[in-house]
Order: sequence, then structure tokens, then C-alpha cells
Amino acid sequence: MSGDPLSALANPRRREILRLVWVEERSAGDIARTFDVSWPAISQNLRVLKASGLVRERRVGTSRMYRADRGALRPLEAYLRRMWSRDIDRLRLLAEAEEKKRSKS
Amino acid sequence: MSGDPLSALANPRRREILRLVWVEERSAGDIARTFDVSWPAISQNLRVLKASGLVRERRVGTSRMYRADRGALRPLEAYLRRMWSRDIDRLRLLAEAEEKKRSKS
DNA sequence: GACTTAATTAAGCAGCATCTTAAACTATCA
DNA sequence: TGATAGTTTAAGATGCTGCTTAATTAAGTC
Repeated sequence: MSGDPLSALANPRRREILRLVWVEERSAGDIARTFDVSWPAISQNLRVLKASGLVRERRVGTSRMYRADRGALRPLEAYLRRMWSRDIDRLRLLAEAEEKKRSKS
Repeated sequence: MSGDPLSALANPRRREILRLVWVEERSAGDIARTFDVSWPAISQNLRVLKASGLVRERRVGTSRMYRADRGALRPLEAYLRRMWSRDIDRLRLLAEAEEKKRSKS
């Protein structure tokens, strides 16, 4: 339990997840579908985010809903918003995906 | 060149270094002496901090002086100050050092 | 109870991070 | 120029991260 928020934020995929659940909660599956990786990969990243206190989980039937914990994120909000408004992070994710494809071919 | 600031901040040692050079610049050796690791380890961490734009380097004779780039750090300052004022980070470093000793014995 | 849907946990692997020691570099000064 | 002090770079060991597939758990439905 209880991970380091800055370590959680070090990963661009987790930052992108955080952006997805910033304004409204979403189910794990809903989140997973927006990425090009396996469900477990997303589930693991959600666990890290939860352990660091950056997202909250709510169980609804067989689903689990996630949302950003805006309170915990307030002192980091300035930075994240800048980053997102410049779309730096999505570019980084794309670049890394490209990089992977390239190294495999 | 040009690393990710949040990745740079994911490491507690680098955060501690950042705290050291927050108010005044310090030489690499000066910084290294305050830690219980080798000089190259600190040098490498300084390089990461510099690559991510969080610290500035100035050469003076054979020494290199480092200081935090307060401008680049402004949107993260709220978070860092809280962390440092609670001394969370130093406790984390100590805990990790203990952990290491334990696993070696 | 058996089946389906939603999601997590487990196990294993590849790649990255961080440390170490040894070698190299750079500026200063006798 | 040769020696020294301050620091970085190189090479290598070791552990951590983040992914994958397979197995498992949990809730709802027939």
C-alpha cells in the first residue's frame, strides 16, 4: 500500500489515464478500451494510481469506476494542466509506441 | 538530451538533491558529500536533473555549480514544498537505506 | 448451481534505472 | 609540462517496471 505520487506520475500511460478520469469517472474497461495495450496492463496502472492516492475507486456491480482525486492532485494541477494543454504527453505516448514498433521490425 | 521532468522527480535521491540546491547553488562534490553513495551516482543524477531542465549548471574552475531552476519548477513548487515541509522524502530515503541494509544482511 | 461479464492477480520476461569501480577528462598551479 | 583536485564517462551488475498470457475472483442472470 501507499506508493509515491511522483513515481506514479513518472509514467506517461498513467498520466494519460489520469487525464481520462479527470472530469468524470470511468470504468476500468472503458479506460482499457482507449489504449492499445492489454486490460491487465491498465488494471496494474490503475492499482499504482490508487495506491499513490491519485485516483479513487468505486465498485458498481461487477464494474469498478475510477476518478481522479482532485484534492490530492491540487498541488500538482498546475503542472499537469500545462502539460496536457500543450498535448506533450499524448505526443510522448505516440512517440514511444512508434519507437517500439520500429525496434521490433 | 531533454528528459521528462516528472520522471526526473520520481527518484527520491534526485528530489533530495533538488532540495539542496533550491536556495543556493552548490558544487557537485559538495552535494555528493552529503549522501552516502559514490560520486558518480550523484553525478549521474545531476545529469538527469539537468537534462529535464530542473537544474542549471555553471562551471567555475574545475568545479561545477548546480542550482534549481526555479522558473521551470514553479508549477511543481506547491507539491515539493509540502513534501519537504513534512520531511516525507528524507524519511523515504532513510527507509530505503534501511531496507537495503536489511536485505544484504 | 452453471454461465457470462468485468476485472484483477499470477507468473514470467524484456528493457530500463541506479548503483559500483575503474578510467578519462579538464582546469589550475607549481 | 607534470601533478593534483574536481568531476564526469564507461562498463558492468542487479533490481525494478511494465508488458504479456493464463488463471482466478466477484457479481449478476438464467
